Amino acid sequence: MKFEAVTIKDIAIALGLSTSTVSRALRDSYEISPATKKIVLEYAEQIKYRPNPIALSLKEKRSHSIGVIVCEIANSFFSQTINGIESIAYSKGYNVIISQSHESYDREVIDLNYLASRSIDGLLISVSAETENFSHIQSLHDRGFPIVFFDRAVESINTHKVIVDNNKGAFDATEHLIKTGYIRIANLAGSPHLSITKDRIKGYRKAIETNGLHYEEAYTQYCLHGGMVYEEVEKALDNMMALPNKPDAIVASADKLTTNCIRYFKSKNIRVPEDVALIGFSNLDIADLLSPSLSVVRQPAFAMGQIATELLLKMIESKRGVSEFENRMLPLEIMVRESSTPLK
Amino acid sequence: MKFEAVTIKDIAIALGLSTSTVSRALRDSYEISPATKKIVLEYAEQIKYRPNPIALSLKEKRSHSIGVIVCEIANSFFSQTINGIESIAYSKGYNVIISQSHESYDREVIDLNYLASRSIDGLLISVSAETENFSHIQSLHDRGFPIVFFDRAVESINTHKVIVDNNKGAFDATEHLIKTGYIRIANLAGSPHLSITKDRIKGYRKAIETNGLHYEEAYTQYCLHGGMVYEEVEKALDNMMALPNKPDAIVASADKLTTNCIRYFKSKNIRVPEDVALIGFSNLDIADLLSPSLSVVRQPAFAMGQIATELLLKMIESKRGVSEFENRMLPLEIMVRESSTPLK
DNA sequence: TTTTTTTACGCAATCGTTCCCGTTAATTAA
DNA sequence: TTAATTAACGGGAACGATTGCGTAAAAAAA
Repeated sequence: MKFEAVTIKDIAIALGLSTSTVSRALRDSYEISPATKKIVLEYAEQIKYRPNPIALSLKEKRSHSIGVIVCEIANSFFSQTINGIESIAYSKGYNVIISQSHESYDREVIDLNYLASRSIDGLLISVSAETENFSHIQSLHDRGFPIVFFDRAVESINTHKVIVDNNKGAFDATEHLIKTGYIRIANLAGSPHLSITKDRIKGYRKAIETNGLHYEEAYTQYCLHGGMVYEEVEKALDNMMALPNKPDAIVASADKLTTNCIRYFKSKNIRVPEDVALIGFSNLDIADLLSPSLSVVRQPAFAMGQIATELLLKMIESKRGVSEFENRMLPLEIMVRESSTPLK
Repeated sequence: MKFEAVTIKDIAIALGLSTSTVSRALRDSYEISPATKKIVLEYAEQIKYRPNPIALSLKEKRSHSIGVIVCEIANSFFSQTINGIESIAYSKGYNVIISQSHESYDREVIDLNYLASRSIDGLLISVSAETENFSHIQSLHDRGFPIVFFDRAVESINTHKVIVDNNKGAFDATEHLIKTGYIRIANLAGSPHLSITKDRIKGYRKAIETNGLHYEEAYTQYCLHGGMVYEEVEKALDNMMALPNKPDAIVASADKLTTNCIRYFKSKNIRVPEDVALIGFSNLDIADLLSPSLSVVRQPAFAMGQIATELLLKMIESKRGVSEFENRMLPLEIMVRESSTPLK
């Protein structure tokens, strides 16, 4: 069924004016007499006139909406980020169209094309774990389309990026485990394609080496889907636990990796932290409710969404093309709880 | 900055044709010769022509996007519902614009007006816990705007509704506790304004009474914000636990109520299920990872989103107004785990 | 060969709004 | 009194795509 809205023409006909006059009266133009303005404004109010944003978009060549691509909104980190994005976008009169890649490259390409064809004014994207080829994003960027990366950026594409200090986060988490007394620390890593994975491994390795421990390749296991599928986490952990010197502590490098790690330990009756200690990157808001309560590296998700959106809107609203791109790096917070604290 | 897209006119000029011919060629009209079609199609492909959806929307008076209002996307139940909504909407060429009310009436009204003015073709809404006055929704509905309620419906507004069998869910959960041996069963309820709260209380009460237990008013405590603020949950539980016959089991009626209930017990060193058993409405995907693992009443969130979207799209695409409205009620699933199982 | 039909395309209106130009009538300046 | 200015409004093009209608040329039928 069709929902017929009131237009400027309706007002013009009803009041015996031209559409130009009505339009100007509504926009409070100096060319319209106060008397006419009053009549128009009152009538518009009475019949609840609302300007048609689609007609405006067509004229202004701007849709006042931005697209967001994340892997999964059912992920605390991303839903918090989206809250940050919305808070800024809505306050500036933009709306937000969200798409999920579900960590799939194909879906990401489809989403991107779909959003681009829906005439969004700009894009916020955190690439999927599967994505290795970035030409779909690159070509959009080449055509001058405003794009801002958050969390998972693409190094080769030069635009605004809002990320966290993954290197330091992983370093701090690992060093915390070392200082607490653990010596065989493993790293449950995400997709090797992602820069965040690389950075987290760097930080982890640096902490191992600067604290005089031996860095062992086999202690780092990758999960191509970022922990989305339990089986890959299971396999990674099976590999680790089968090592001659099996780890006594684990750094899990993503939300889903962390929770699936817990699921693994639970199913194998491996006690945390007695058998293996655990600290994970996670924005879960019930990390404190788990038993043992979960030590986490927490990302400033909300702020990240806000900053990324501010940068994007600045880019959209700037008259000329932007050529100086910012690279914001936000600090991470370590919250130590029982899962990485040995019992007395 | 502006992102200049290729238009039909560009193609027409470049090829020395009229815009009508180009348009028809692209739509594979029988009026255009195969030779011309080939030329147009190849050139369009070459310069990556994409039709401007805004221009189409203006002509068709349809935006091919639907609005969704939920209280919080960072809530497992709603993010799963949104996944269901997206799966249907995208497959039918619609996009989804999500707004959050954060359980606030004022935000809900703002969101609604914003979405309505953004020319969405229809609306999926689950009302906020605070909302008592529904005139903002009613007036839109009166003007013939397609609306479908999901989960939290408004009884007085006659349109499609997709809900779950809250009555039976609460009944089953309560009866499960009774059969397990608990006798003083309390109900941590959500906002009294919501129909789902009323239905859940009915089911709870019925289970109490049909199983020969005594129904006590004070065993039901309401949380106006649906558990969003910890303090209200704390107060409700303080009230319950201060009763002379304090409860030995609790049915928590919403996601946030359930998790905040666990938080309360943890802070007060109340053991679950030894001191108090717990079963809660929850779609948390790590309910099995809590210790004790959490017994839940689980809602078919994904299916709910799918069905609601199908109904909405049917409504949008029907030529004449719909007057026969469906009232779908989906079954709930009870998953018994340790939190409601007494230890031997 | 003439008439009719078909093919293949162009013109222009439309959607709702804005805005650049007129244009009329009233007002002010000369 | 006449010319110049200004106030207040209308006409119509434009944004991008679709589509009903008109029409020239080519093909088919008479």
